[in-house]
Amino acid sequence: MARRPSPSPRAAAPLPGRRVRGSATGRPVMAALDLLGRRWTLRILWELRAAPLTFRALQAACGGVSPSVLQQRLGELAEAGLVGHDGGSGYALTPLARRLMPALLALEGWAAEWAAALGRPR
Amino acid sequence: MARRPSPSPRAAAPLPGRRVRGSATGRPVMAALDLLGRRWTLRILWELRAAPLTFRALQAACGGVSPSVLQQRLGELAEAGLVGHDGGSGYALTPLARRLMPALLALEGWAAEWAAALGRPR
DNA sequence: TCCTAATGCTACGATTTTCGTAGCGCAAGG
DNA sequence: CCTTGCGCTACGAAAATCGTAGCATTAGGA
Repeated sequence: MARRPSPSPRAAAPLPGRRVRGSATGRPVMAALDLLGRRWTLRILWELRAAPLTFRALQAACGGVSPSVLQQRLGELAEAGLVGHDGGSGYALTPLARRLMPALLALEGWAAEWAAALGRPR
Repeated sequence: MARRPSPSPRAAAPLPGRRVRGSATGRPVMAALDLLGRRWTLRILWELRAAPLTFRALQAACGGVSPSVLQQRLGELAEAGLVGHDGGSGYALTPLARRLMPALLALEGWAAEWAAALGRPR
């Protein structure tokens, strides 16, 4: 692992884009649905579920997402308090994010049913 | 309600776009994560959870999404066997999609925790 | 020390997706 | 007939995403 988060004066570069335009009108579910309904967000949380990953490992696990998008999503997730930069071991889920795991596990179970139903409607 | 799915001879216009480019490499979870990780997909399923909705009602419930996007998402969801066109009463969740509800409910519960944690770290 | 390899992350143009609005054909109500 | 509301599509503009190249930095070895 190289490049620890030493006091490099970067940051402050919010990356192009960044808008809210979310549909989060009121209830917290909406906000969650909006945050998780962005591309790669769910996938990132899923890949991080077992162990922390470095930036590049995470990128590889997600099938080679563009580093710019990964960086943006990671920033959003960090701002939402779902991932942290566990110095040295890369990015990791926060306890709060870990409490989302039951839902993701339920999703995994459902996905199996779904695949079975989809592969055998004939 | 007007406009029942009578034998109108148009259709056959699959709408521009439509690509797969998904990250679904292997496991069914990936495919689910990919499908649900598109904008509005989760929201659509959520809004449909209680009762069927007409196209326009669904559009309004989703904060006025573009009808083109809504149409595309609805098509993808229909192709995935998650929503159906329950003639007369609009779009409705299939039994398969209804089995996804526990996961969404878990998500809702988590969202409450999340909002509480986010709104009170100060 | 100098070199190599690997890391986190950014820039930038190209491609794809999403948005916003206007509008068609149709069915029901008056 | 005329109005209203519906499902849905077209199309140009805006935004998100992709893909690749590359910088700066660090660790390890020769």
